[in-house]
Amino acid sequence: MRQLATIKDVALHAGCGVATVSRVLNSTGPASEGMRQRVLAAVDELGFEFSEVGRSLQSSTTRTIGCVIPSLANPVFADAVQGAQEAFLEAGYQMLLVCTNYNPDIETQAIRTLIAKQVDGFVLTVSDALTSEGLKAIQNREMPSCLLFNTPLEDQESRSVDDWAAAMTVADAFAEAGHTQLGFLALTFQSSDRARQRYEGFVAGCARSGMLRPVLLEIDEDSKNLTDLLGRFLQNNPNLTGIFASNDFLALATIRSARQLGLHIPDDLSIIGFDGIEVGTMVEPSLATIVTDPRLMGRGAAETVLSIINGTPLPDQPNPALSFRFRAGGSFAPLVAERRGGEKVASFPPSKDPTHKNTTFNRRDQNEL
Amino acid sequence: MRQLATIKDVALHAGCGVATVSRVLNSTGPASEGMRQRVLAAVDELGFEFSEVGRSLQSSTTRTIGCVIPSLANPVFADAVQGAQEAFLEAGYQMLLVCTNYNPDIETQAIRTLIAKQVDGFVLTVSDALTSEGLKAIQNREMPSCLLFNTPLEDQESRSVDDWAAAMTVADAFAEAGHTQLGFLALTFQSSDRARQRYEGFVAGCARSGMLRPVLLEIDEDSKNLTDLLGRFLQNNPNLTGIFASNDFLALATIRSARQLGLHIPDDLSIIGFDGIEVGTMVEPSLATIVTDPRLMGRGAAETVLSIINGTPLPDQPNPALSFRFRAGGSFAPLVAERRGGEKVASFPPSKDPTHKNTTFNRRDQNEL
DNA sequence: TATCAAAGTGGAAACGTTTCCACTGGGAGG
DNA sequence: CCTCCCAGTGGAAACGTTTCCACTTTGATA
Repeated sequence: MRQLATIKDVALHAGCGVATVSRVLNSTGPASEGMRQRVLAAVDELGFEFSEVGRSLQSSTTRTIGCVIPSLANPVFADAVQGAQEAFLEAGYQMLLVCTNYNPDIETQAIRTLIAKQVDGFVLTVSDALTSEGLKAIQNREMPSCLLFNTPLEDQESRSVDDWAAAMTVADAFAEAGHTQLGFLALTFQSSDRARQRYEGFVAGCARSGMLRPVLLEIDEDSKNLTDLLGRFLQNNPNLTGIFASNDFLALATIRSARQLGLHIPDDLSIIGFDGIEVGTMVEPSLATIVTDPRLMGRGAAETVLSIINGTPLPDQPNPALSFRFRAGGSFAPLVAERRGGEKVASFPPSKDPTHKNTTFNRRDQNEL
Repeated sequence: MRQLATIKDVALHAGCGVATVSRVLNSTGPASEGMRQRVLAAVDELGFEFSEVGRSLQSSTTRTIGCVIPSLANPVFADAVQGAQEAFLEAGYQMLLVCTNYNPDIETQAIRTLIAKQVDGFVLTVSDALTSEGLKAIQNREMPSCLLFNTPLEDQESRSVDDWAAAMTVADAFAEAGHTQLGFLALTFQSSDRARQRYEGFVAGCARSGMLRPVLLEIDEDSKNLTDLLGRFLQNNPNLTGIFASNDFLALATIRSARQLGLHIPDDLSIIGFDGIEVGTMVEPSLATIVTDPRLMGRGAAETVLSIINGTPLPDQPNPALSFRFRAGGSFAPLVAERRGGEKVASFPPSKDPTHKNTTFNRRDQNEL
């Protein structure tokens, strides 16, 4: 990769000083028409383009934003990043992206490097907003930043779904449908303050509605065999009638596992997810879930950072309580009246109640056709 | 955001020259133990960190890679980006990400800016590798680069799925199952050489197997109402028994639409997708598809670029013919023997064949329990 | 005709690094 | 005792910009 022409070469070629070239090209300061033409011609001939590095050194501004998120495999983040990147691109900024894989060490290191690269601001989802070393470093340097999806913090801009309230809404839905004992299923409980918020909101919601305290089922990244886990879980909690999964993928996987265990969704087990990814509407049964708009969140975070940079008034923070809505779906059903009469509702191994037997039969039936 | 200490401040604080500070901190060149300590102490006290901008200007290297892709909404790209970013991060590089939204103008502009920012290399998926202005600029400057998912090009590294061969495989599967008239469904046909490759491979495969030339159904970004479109399409092509969708989301959407039209999958219509996204295995019926490994692709592309930068021998290019495999699924079924006897197989409105009726009945049955 | 303002221009400093070179002092070898 | 080498150090140039300032020219005003 050969280094191309610099402003000096252009100046030499046009027979003028570098200052003149700079003025012409940036339209800052006067220049005679003849000179303009000569400079432009030289630029054209040499294929000159400014080096942003030199510019950045001079202006101590890079028109670059650091974006730190756990992963792109989760479409919530992918969408948020997309939204942020759109807003930034429109404003002439580009985005340095780092995925931390939920690893706080990578997070800290990445932020450090981004600071060294002198990004003009940050949009980030940290694993724990209260303890994040990286976030502290950003705040110490008073760099423009906006958190994304983290639980809001004092003296720190952020855009997020009100996980707590959303989980409350889920609890309400379950309660209204007559459920009384529920489970909460989370993947990365330890490394995600969001999952914790949802759990706590769910616990509070269940309590408020007079339901039993929901049981926590926590699975780690590796435990691929959700089916076994779910089986044991339902065995230990035979009266469970519904599960709130902390994200939609988990919810879909749970549906699949439940199916493998011979359970029928939603009759034997209701499932509600979180995020509202689009495939949830394409599957059968469709997924009941909390719908959010990650793209908008990302865009909002980006616009916030841009406002801080430009010193313009911050965009209105949309009411976090309205940042989600419940979407009904085939994976969630009211308990039917007769069941409420104290009869065992869901069980493991599969209950022998007529509904369930019937369902199982129908399924086998289909396969044998 | 206040500017923090520079190397000069450190030198002043430690009572030495800047050269010494640089030497100590980079462990390049000699330094007495006492001096080392003083410098380190000064660094600590001032919270000094190098400015990568100054460094870059000096070294004309930024340890930054430009990554240009159409969108993150498509998990294929999201995964690929994730894979690339992992490889780069391990090597101490960071990634400037731009999503072009399949817009060639944005693509060109973005690449121009990235060149100006002096990225050390590129990983990109352009809308058309043959005509891309941006790609030309990269090649002119002889910058390290690797295409991703684009059809391979002379004198240009690239990692991609052999779309043509994969589509051929799909055609073979259909042929083996007794299908004779098929459709090809694509979203962004115009702006994607990949979709075109798949179509051409599919056409060739169908021809080779003696099937009719597949019918092309092209939908644009806006035409949200796939159901109507599909309905009209099937009406115009009443003998169609299978559809090859150019990606899995489209395939899932098609299944949903078919369901809304009262068709039963796979009995009335077989569907095969492309990409092998994970949700495809979670849905019922599961999605037959071509499985690829975008993450690995991304990583491969990243490693290729790193090799070019470092002048090390390029990693083995995995055989593109092995970059995919067919995954069977419930959305794809052989035509049953009796049907081949000339009877109308799929039709619109819904056929009255026993399988379909029966299945429908079972489903309704379940809902009414 | 002398004065002045404004337009047009170039030199040079500054931004934060790295690195080449030159300088010092001291120890070893003649 | 002189020489030489080497470790340890600092000055300064270079990287590619922008911008301040000073200088020339021109045309207009007094």
